[in-house]
Amino acid sequence: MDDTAQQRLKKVHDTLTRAERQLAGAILENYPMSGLGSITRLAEKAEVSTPTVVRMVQKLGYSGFPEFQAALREELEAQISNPIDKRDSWSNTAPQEHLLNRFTDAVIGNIRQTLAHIDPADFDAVAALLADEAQSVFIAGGRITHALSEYLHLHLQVIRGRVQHIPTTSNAWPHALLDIEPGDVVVIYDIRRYENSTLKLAEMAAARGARTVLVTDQWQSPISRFATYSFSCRIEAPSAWDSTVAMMLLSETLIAAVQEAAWERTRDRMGALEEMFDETRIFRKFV
Amino acid sequence: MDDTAQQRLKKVHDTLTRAERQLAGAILENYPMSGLGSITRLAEKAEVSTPTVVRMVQKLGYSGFPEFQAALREELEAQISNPIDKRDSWSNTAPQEHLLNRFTDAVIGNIRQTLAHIDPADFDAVAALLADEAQSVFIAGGRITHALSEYLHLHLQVIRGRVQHIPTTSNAWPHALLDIEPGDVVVIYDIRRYENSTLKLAEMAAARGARTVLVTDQWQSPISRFATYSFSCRIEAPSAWDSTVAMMLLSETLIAAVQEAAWERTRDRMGALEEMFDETRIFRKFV
DNA sequence: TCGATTTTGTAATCATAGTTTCATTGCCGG
DNA sequence: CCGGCAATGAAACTATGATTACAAAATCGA
Repeated sequence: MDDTAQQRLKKVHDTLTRAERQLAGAILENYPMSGLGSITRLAEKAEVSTPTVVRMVQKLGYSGFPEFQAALREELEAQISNPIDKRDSWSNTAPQEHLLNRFTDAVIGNIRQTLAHIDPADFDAVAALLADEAQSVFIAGGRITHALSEYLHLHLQVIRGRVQHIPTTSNAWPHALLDIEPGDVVVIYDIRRYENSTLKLAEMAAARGARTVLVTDQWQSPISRFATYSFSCRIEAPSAWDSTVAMMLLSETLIAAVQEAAWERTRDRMGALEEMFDETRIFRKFV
Repeated sequence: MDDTAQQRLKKVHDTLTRAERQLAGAILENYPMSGLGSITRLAEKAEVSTPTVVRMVQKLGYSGFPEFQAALREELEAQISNPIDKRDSWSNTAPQEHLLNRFTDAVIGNIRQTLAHIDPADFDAVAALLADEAQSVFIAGGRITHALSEYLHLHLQVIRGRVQHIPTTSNAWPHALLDIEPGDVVVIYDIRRYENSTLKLAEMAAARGARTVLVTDQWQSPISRFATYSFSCRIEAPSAWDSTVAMMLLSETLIAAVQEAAWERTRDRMGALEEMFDETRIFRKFV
């Protein structure tokens, strides 16, 4: 017997007494919200006594009111949660419990959570900031996030000039600070364990009047206090390491937005880049 | 001030303390369900004390926890009775056609397609290959995929020895070939436009008897003809560039699988690494 | 590094929710 | 009209939830 409370109510409806039927009616009236308050309020609303409520939920098979309420919450959660991640398995050739499926499940969850937390206005503002060639852009990453910062840098370079990459793990980064001017934009990736040098960099950049865009994890790098804009991405995964997929997604989406905002310029620069590639014969000549 | 609790949370986010932010994160994590239980359970889930919960909801402008909870219930009721804004978008604060939602849609599609095409047996075989310290591992990436190859290299380095990164865009890579011995594993990332130097590298590695693992796009790099194992990932996105999120996901899953297969060794190496970090004070001392 | 200040959790307290007991009520068959 | 039984709610009780007071810990500024 693990039906929903609603089903249980209907099933036992005939065996209920007068006051209990009255109560059942009140619950079903706006199901399941009315059941989420206190037992007292439910009793008041149904115009029965609280013991009646207890007796009835026990008839339904719950040990008591709290258990009944927990069941309601679970149902509601299932009803609300996004059907997109309800997919039973991603790789249908692999069993459900294969790492491929488990890991992907986690990552999709991360993506969903991350997107839910991003303020579109912030996102648009940052995209506009990065598209504007009036100020320079500096990009910094830590040990793990270096790959991401490099990736962002690589693409932004095509879209605009005045983009510089600062690898915080090297000791060359103080030099880069020299070039930072008030109004410039510093994009920093920082996830646990948060690096001291990165924090220092953010601090100094802020002191120089730069605007900081922070991409961090759900526990928030200490840098967030200096940051003009801050995006927190979920990074949990069934692994000894964190997953940066959500951050990668955010980065790519940002790149796409910036590119869209500065399409004229991007097209020209891409064209020039192509020509150079042709001359250097880095790429194959077909497709 | 009669915003939703969610809006209030975001609004005061900057003025919150560490524990409070942690709590806010837990509430937002599956909003609003997590707030509907008892204050104790919410505190437990957020790993803070109950007084912290009380203090924060008061900061939000509610007289106490019950009032906060009542507000949540009201919101939920309003949301449920309004089937109009049934959320099938990722960022529910952004319109469906916002780039954030469009891009994410595309990426999820990519992930789905990619996973559907991966042979779990191949995946397991490659994981086993990478976990086995009997042979050396070489990792190479192209212009765009360099970030990915670096990422894989960084993690594999912690799990095992004899891992080398070959940046194919430099002209130093022929030297790396000298070290390749029959049976060694070469992991190559190659997406369009496929680079000549990468192809050459694959060719020569094959000639030296190496086993090649190729991570490529859905159109398949010409390298696939030499590859022992080949994974093709979908990389389409509403952007002038491709999305490498699916490849990132595959890489991270591989890392997790390898780490699981070689957990004893990984744990030791991670421990040693931690010690070195402690000594060099790269990271902050807390969490 | 040290004192001041803020933040945070522990423990005590208070309030309310949930349960149980039991007397009252109403209903039915005699 | 009366005994017997089920149904119900009042009230007492218990458990848990929420709040407060305070002390420990962390952080900050000098």
